Amino acid sequence: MANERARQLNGAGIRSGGDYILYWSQMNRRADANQALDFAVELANERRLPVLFYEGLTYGYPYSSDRFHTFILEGVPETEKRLKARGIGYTFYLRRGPSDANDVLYRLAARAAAVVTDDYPTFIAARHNAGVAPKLDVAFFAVDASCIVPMAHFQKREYAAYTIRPKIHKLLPRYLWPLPPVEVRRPFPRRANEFHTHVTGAGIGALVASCAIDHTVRPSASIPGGRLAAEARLADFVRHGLARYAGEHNEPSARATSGLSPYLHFGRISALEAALAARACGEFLEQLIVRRELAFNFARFTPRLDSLEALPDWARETMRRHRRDRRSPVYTGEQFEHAATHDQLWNAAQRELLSSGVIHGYYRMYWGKKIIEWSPDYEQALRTMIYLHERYALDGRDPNTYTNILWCFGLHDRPWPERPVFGTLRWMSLEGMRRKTDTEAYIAQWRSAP
DNA sequence: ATCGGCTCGCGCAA
DNA sequence: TGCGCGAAGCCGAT
Repeated sequence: MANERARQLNGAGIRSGGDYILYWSQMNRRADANQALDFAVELANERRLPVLFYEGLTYGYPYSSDRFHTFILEGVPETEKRLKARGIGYTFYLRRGPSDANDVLYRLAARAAAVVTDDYPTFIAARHNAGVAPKLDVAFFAVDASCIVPMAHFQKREYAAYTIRPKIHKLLPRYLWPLPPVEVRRPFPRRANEFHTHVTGAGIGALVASCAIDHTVRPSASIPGGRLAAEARLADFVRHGLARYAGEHNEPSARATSGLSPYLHFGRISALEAALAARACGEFLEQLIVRRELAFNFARFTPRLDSLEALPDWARETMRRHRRDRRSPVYTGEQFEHAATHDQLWNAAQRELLSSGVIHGYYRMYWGKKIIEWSPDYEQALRTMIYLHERYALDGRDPNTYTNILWCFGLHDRPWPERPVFGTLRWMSLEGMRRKTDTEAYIAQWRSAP
């Protein structure tokens, strides 16, 4: 089957006599506007087979907590409802602790004719896919359902936004269209499924409490999970934020940003759907498509996203020259984590992260630049930023996360005048933030401890 | 309020 | 080989 978004990750063939095509949803956890699911449906239609959608959630991955579990579980009932309406089978398996089954994917794959999953460049899904491929004895396909312009269009790491932008704009007329509906020809038979964990909205609290995860990181105080919440957020943004986005996206108190990043990260909504709904605003498309797909491109061609090695030569050279510069003040990881610096704007940004699970994009740059300024060295600063994102951010562990963090160290940026600690890395100041944004309104909003 | 300079390197025009 | 220009910068001069 020819599809420019799909590639086979192993050498096995499609099994004749399989009961279904299995779609293993890792990153694009949605029933709608999902090219990976559609690929599975088309494969199934050709073979006169039904489709089974499998989505797992496990305990014990780094920083698994009530926050991430709640956000994911809140999406399960609606996914189930929409898949059922399309005639697609659904297995949601919640692995709560070591005594539960740990091989559900392989048991479901044993009866499948083929397995389809998401092609995704950050190390978690990428490592899953690489590890699973040789163990499956049926054809295993990875499909890029995350980017609007398929990642495969770019053969190398792009240097900056200005190098990828013209290429994306040239291709957009081909890709910025709603996906054609794909009809399921063979509905999945109704039968008991031994691995399915039934989830209702009212039961989520008890389910989360029963898992062996970090219960001290509380669910987001302001961002509900799920497809319905994602659609509501997009509709609200188009109605109330879009017209102001171009002028006020860097003014956090204006609330003119989309707030979609957690939903995009967990795949509850696709970038394509958001772009089509918000295409009237070019500045938003710049963020949603050019910036986001530059981040996917970076992740795809960078072996270690949690390292400073991938930075451009000028950035690494200027840090080498300034690594012994005196830092003052210097904070520990705990001081950063507990929002206990001398800077009330910085503390407010950290409290927004602790409480809601995101930081406004503009203040997040300031947040990151100051961690560089107030950490003992660059490597420690990087570790602090990654740790805080991976533990608390609902949009963490995304290609955007690592690209945004490394931007603070010069990635996709250019040199600026020399100064202590930063060398020629761009510097940001509290005065600049005060001049350009309403810092007092933001500090007041996030004043109290979460 | 607005503007140029700071500084590097990519990619295109020539 | 030369040249324009780049994710949100700052700073000093006007």
